[in-house]
Amino acid sequence: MDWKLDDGRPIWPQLSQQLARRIIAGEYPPGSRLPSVRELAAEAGVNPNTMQRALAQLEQEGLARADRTAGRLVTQDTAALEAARLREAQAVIRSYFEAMSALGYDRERAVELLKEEFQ
Amino acid sequence: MDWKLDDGRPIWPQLSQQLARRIIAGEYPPGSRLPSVRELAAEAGVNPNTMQRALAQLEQEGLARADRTAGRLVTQDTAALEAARLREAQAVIRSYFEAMSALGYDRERAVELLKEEFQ
Amino acid sequence: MDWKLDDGRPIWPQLSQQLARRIIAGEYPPGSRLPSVRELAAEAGVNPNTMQRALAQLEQEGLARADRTAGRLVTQDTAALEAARLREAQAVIRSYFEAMSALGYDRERAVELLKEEFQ
Amino acid sequence: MDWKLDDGRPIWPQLSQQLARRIIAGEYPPGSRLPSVRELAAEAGVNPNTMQRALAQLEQEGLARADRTAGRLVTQDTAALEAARLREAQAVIRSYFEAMSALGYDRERAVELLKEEFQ
DNA sequence: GTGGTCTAGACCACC
DNA sequence: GTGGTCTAGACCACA
Repeated sequence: MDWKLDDGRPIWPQLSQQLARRIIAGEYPPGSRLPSVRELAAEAGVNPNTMQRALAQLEQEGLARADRTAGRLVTQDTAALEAARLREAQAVIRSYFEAMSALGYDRERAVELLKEEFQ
Repeated sequence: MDWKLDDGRPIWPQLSQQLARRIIAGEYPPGSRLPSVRELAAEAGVNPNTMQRALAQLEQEGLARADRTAGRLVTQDTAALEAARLREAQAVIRSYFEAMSALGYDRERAVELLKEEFQ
Repeated sequence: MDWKLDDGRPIWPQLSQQLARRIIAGEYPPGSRLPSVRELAAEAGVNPNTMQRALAQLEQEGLARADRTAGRLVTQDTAALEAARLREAQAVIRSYFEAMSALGYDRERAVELLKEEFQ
Repeated sequence: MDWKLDDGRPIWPQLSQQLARRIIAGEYPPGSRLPSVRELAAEAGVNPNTMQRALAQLEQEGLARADRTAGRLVTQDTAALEAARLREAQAVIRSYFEAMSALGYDRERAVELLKEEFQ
């Protein structure tokens, strides 16, 4: 498990986003128990407080919920999972348009090129 | 000017790619003189030898050519520039499909979502 | 059993009010023996004199009566209990209107909102 | 300006709620500048970090927004203000029902008593 | 100066 | 052990 950090944004949203993607990808399946705050923090090499914040964000997005004693469980709410998947997809799409724009392609051309590549 | 490095690949192709994107974006205009190897190396914080390899790659792609006295000049060959732009665009497209695949969307769905977002 | 103290008023009416609410709630049933002044004072962390005043107030309200030998007994006078219940209820109602007023709702609107929430 | 703290809940939601009520009550009018994090923290006698958290919550509720350099401004979005007012009102209503329940009145009777007191 | 982030470390409730 | 809160203090970007 590796953590890609530091793209200029604060660390905690990056951590939160990566956790979200892992959950969406099924790496942490619905209903499963997430590693503890301290474990995740040690793994990512950040302060437990920072990881705590990332997990709070995850919770607020409805992707996980804390059981004071049992650790943190991934939600089984498929609607919440689907919403998160869409949210992440839109982030990917946005960065796609940005990258293509840097290469001199407007949004319309960016869509066309993708369609060509697909066929 | 900042350099984003280390995504797992060797450093010199990354340098080469970023230089290519700057040329494509017009940051280094056709016919203009590139900074010296030493300058670029210092700026990127890498060994001049590494930067040399990156520039050689650039030359090999037809984006620049060495001039014994004037240093290294950006090509004025618009066809070569266009080819490079397309090459980079395809790399962007590939990583788009990969990112969407990680979120559970196949290529068809990935294209559809992009089109929706575009409209 | 915990004691919520210090809302600005003197301590003894607060103690008295909480004892009254316990009696009304049936926590100290009619006819039962109240804990001794010393016990109650120790539990609440106040001076026995202060608790004494609270209990005197309780007696004055007809909720308890001192028995030379048996300590202090909760009244069995249901009318007195009912009167006390109503008195406390009116205090709750008053603070409800005050809180809603602070939020910008007049008494009429405060009643309406409560009815809506009830349904 | 006084701060009522410690009802068992964490401090930061209490701070956040009191700030919200002040905004709703017009004590901090729409568009006005809130005191700085450090000022508010000193005033409330808490760590700036804790107050920061309370303010972040306020922001997330749409009641304020941060201007990195200009401080924090109360929203002018009347819809957000109205939503917050309703949220707070429901909290007041809930605690009303709880208090009446402790006195032995069910929700229906609690509504009736309020209506009687109103007339 | 402002808001915001991050770390370090202590402490609590829960079971 | 778990999640969560709070403090203390450093640091950054912005203007």
